[in-house]
Amino acid sequence: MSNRITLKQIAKELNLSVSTVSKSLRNSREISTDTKNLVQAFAKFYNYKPNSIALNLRNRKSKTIGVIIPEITHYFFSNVIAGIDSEANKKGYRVVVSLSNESFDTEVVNIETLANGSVDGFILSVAKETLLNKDYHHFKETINQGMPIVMFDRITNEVACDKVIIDDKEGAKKAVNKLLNTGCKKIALVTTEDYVTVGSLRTKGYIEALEESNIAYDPNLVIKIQDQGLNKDEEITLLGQSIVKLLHQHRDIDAFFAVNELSAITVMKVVLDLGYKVPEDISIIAFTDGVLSKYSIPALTTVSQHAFEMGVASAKLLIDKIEEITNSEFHITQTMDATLIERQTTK
Amino acid sequence: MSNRITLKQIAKELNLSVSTVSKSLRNSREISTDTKNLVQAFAKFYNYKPNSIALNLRNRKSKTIGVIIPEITHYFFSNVIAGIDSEANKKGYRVVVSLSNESFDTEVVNIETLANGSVDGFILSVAKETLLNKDYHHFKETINQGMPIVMFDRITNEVACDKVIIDDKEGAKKAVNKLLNTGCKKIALVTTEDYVTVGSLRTKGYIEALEESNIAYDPNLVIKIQDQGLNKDEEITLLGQSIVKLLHQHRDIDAFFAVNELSAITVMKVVLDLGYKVPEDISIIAFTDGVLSKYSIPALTTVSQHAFEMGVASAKLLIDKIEEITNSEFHITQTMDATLIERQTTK
DNA sequence: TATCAACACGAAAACGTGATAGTGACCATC
DNA sequence: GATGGTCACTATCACGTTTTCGTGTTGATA
Repeated sequence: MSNRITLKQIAKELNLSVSTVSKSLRNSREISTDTKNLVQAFAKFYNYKPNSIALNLRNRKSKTIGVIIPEITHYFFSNVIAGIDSEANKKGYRVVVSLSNESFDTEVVNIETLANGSVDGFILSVAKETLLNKDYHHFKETINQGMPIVMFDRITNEVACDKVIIDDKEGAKKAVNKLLNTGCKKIALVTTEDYVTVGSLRTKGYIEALEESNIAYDPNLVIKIQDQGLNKDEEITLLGQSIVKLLHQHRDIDAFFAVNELSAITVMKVVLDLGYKVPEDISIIAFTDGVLSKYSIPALTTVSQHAFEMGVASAKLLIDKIEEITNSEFHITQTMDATLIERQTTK
Repeated sequence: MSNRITLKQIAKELNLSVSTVSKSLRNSREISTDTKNLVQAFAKFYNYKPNSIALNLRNRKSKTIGVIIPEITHYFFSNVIAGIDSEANKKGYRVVVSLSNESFDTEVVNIETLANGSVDGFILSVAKETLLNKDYHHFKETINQGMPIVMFDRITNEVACDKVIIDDKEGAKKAVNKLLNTGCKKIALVTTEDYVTVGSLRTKGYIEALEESNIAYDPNLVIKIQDQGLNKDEEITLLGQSIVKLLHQHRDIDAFFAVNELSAITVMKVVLDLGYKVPEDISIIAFTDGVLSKYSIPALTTVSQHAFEMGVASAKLLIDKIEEITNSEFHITQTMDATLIERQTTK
């Protein structure tokens, strides 16, 4: 349907060969100035642009990065994409996005659909189902076929590739230490099931920070978010109930650390409903980077994941691999600092 | 770098011609069963997948949709993308995303970069700067070159193409009527500059709803959000000041209608700070679909934009045009209903 | 005047695929 | 035994580029 002009058409129109036209446009000195001027003027007039698909085929690369993420309606992920997009554009790459919706099958299909030459490499964050299944063959095959992959945030150590993570454990420690330093004595934790790597690392940080302050780790103060096929609203309702129950059993809880934003907001909602004052009675810190924390009332103190920067870093790593600036045999794991952003839910 | 196997390599390996291999894989009955089985087994073993770039070149289409949006870290837009992605995948299309960051130049560059055969059509929401400049030549040229465009949400009537919008005026009226029906008498409006079409339509709805209830429209109750190159935080601070000022001048304001989420949240923050009770003293309704509204405390009553559905509808329209199911000469504007979601900031 | 270089351009191949149009070999029919 | 048809496969082209290798013409040099 597209009626864009091609080299062939220009050649025919000007009674020249395709090669001459091509060389003229690339300003080859094999071609006389007169001819070059003529061709260039003609091309400009008809708004000639080389067909990128033909170029891709010829150069055997697509100048495109495939991004596969669990969900896009999530500030963290969309912010990572913004970072990838920014860096990719700088280097002349395009970004194609596809969503796994946390599903293993979708992830497999997506990666296979894009691995047929459509993209030069992948940046991805592993779907929950995949982490649960521990089936990473699709990643391994892709890598075996010479296509580089960079994983960010939700990674697996079973696949040899470049990775970008934040220092989840250290970030969690920063959060817990902040709570301890502001006088909190009994800190509850809201976390995910262990198979989500980031969740378990943050849990580890929580435990370590407590131990370093000689506070015994009490498993009873931990709520693990169930996700057996519930939708988000149901999950939240369930979590809310768990929080109420926990607060009834342990009336001296004076702080919550939540490994993600929505949990923290849920904590805050419940806590405020029950008549506690935040942060006077109960402090809250979330692990996240989202808008909810920034604009909630009161605004949440958080551990920032630097999503945009993660995107930039991932894109840099991938492009270096694609352009063979870095050796494809060696893989690096880049750890980014998690920084504490103090807002209104801590003293 | 990619070492994916090609038809040629299979042919060489099996001492067959490329055509035979190709036909075998496509199960042509010109080829003997033995040969077909052999080739298919070989191809499967080496995980042959046709190179999509070659196919794109041959078929002169990319099976790819280009999406250009002002920003992705915005629940509305990322939700639209999720809708587009969902529908596109169903129909065998891929989605490449690029961001204009509200900049005219970036929008132009992005559309030109993708219009060289990389995509079969565009789904886009116009950048603010473009709306301000009123320079739509890049869209018109793209359409002239036979590439279909579907605009959603932020559209312009100066470009002839399919469009998907929500009924902004009607949505605004629903919101204002809800406020009136719950006893509000003096409703303030927080809106954008008029060049943002959706903003001005919502303003119109606000005015109409008032007039239909025989309430005089008072321009003094309207705050227009300035955006002369300020960053978001500065914008919000400024807006906050305007709200405080307005409330001082008009102490009997009992409701706010805000045309976007962040403004509404800002209103709520200021109002709560000043000691008003929401919704007892002041009701608030926002025009949006975001997480902030859903999870804010109290949760905001909103007019939903049905972002996901807009994405789906846009993708359907575009694919129909690409596949020439609908005539490229005729353009339809699809209006989606805006529905009121009652939460806790209205009585 | 034969030789050679510079000049200005064209032909052809390649990237990977799939469709159209051959091409031999074999068998059956009249 | 010439004709025709089926079978199983191959050659070629086209998609739009860029690049390598020609090639014919001109003018200068020995």
